[in-house]
Amino acid sequence: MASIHDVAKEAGVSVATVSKVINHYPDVSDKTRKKVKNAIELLRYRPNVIARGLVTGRSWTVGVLINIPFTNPYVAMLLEGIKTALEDSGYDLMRLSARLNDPAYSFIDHCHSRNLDGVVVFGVEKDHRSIQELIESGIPTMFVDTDATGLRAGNITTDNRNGVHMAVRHLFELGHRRIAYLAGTPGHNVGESRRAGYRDGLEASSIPYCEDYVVNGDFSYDSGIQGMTKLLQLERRPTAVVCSSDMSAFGVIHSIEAHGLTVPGDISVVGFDNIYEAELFKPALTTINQNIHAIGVKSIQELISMIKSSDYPPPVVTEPSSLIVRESTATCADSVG
Amino acid sequence: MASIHDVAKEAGVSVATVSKVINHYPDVSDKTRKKVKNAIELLRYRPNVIARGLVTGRSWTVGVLINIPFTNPYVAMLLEGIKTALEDSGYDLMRLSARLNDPAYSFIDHCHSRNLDGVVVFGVEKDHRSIQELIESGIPTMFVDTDATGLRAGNITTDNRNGVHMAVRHLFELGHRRIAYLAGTPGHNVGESRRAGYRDGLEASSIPYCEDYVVNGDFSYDSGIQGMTKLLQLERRPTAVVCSSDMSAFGVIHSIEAHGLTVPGDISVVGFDNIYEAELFKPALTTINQNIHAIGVKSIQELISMIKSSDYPPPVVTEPSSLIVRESTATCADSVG
DNA sequence: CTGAAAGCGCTTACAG
DNA sequence: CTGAAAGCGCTTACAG
Repeated sequence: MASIHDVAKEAGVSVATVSKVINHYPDVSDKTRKKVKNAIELLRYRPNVIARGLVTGRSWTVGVLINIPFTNPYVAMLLEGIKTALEDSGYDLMRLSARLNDPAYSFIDHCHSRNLDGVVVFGVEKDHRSIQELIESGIPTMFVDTDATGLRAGNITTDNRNGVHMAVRHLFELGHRRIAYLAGTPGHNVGESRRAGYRDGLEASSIPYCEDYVVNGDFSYDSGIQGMTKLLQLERRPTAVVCSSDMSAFGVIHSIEAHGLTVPGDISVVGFDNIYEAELFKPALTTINQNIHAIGVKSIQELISMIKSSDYPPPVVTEPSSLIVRESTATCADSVG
Repeated sequence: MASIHDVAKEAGVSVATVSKVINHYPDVSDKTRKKVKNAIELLRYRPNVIARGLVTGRSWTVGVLINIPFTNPYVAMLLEGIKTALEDSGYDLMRLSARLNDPAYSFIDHCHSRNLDGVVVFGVEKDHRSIQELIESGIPTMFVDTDATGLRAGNITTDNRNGVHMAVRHLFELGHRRIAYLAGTPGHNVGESRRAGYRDGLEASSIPYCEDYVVNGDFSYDSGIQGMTKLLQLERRPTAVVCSSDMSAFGVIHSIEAHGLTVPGDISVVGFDNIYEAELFKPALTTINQNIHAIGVKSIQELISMIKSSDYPPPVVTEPSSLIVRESTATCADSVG
């Protein structure tokens, strides 16, 4: 690889001048500029981003810490959005390992040793030690689905609360009164917002809250199976269940069918996320849509804004959610009216 | 952030000595080593990987070029494998943009300007200009599912040919004789291997090859729908169809059901990939399993071996495939015997 | 065993 | 408008 010295020699100028041409400084004569450009062309010279970063302090690299498997469809869509927003931005994406439970590992040290310009963090809860360190470090940060902020840290999430609220209302309007809720991880930011939405929905429908109808899960398929199994043992089993994720809704449906009942004939089911599979599933899943791709795009756009100007206020953005009605919900069979 | 100079000053030694301690050189007295270690601890010093890379020529960064959306389940699993193998290796992963069709963009320049130690490439066909450039560049490379090699470039893929062969044999043993094939992209390495496997399977079963029973697709859901629609218009429609991907198999099944027929009652369907959804789908999909995670892991392991020693021969590895029988295949109804 | 010096490939005041 | 010099944070012969 040709270096800036080679170009300078070829063009018969100093390296400082070459640097100025590369960086579009105005105070270079057209004649010199042309000579340099020719030399660059001739030698196929490309500036070394690494070396440049050492002196400018900018790496043109954005880190991403994702503490959830890539095979999670939600993660995949988020990454797709991140990728889209990064394209042509000049920034490259670096994945940071997620050894969050290894005390010898420091996420911040990692960011510093790599000179990262900013990071987006997904799937780490607010109270994890590294979150606090990160906020204090002053590295521009966007949290996805984590309710944390700082001088240089913003966050972005879906309107989870209203989403579940809408799901409950939808079921209410179909005549359901015994509406169960398969909750997400307790204490988890997103899980709690959705749980609050469930109560909102009941309240708006004047349905009394009944503890038996709320089962905790962890968003997974398996937790859907387990949760539904419990609900089916209830004396007055629910006629509908709202789930805190599509994956757990699939588990719920599987469990219902394994017990010889049908969806939505006997029990209606609503998911949350609107992952790709929701449409493919049989029955196609009624669910709450999240604009995950948009969240990925915006997280990067906002992050870059923060990187570019140190007084860009760290944003807190909430993306709207929406109800997508498909085949897994229907009028309540034993409607009380 | 403390620099090596700060540590040297704090410890009362030269930066050269600090460097030796960091890099575990043996020729440092225990006393000095201790002083330096204390200073490092005290200042929370972490070496700057970027600066180090500038002088050593190693960035401890591996690039990944993936020319397929992250939302593709296959890509997600591959990444998961890559991630696993990278953990604790000391290498970080950088995603490279895939502006392969932008003539102004050079993938190799990108690798060089980022000082990448090696790259894994997925979803780019052998004849793309950047592949040739990459091979010539001498950057250690592992191609996934692309049949390219070079002095410093190896590849890894699934035994695609035998996979489809097994699928055909499975159907044959169930009594099927009119076995159609929904092919992948023509000219595509993986597509062609699987196509060859189809012919192998017919031959081994003494079934004559019939052109009408082969429809081209591009691995997508939509191409499955379109392909099956064509096949259903045939006078003697097939009793079974082997698909070149699970996604296209889902499309095929959708199309069959849309025509009022059932799977596997009327027509048996086999997929390829064994993505997560294959098991969730109804009917659960009989398919050919690829060890995608293992491919991800091995691609990185081999790449790192190549990086570490310049005479490590570029590997060409084929992962075995296997048949997973589920619910989408059954004995042929109108078996000819 | 220790350190001064050169250098990796750049950029940035600064002097002329 | 141009270039010499210092410096970003490191490592690596080399001399002592």
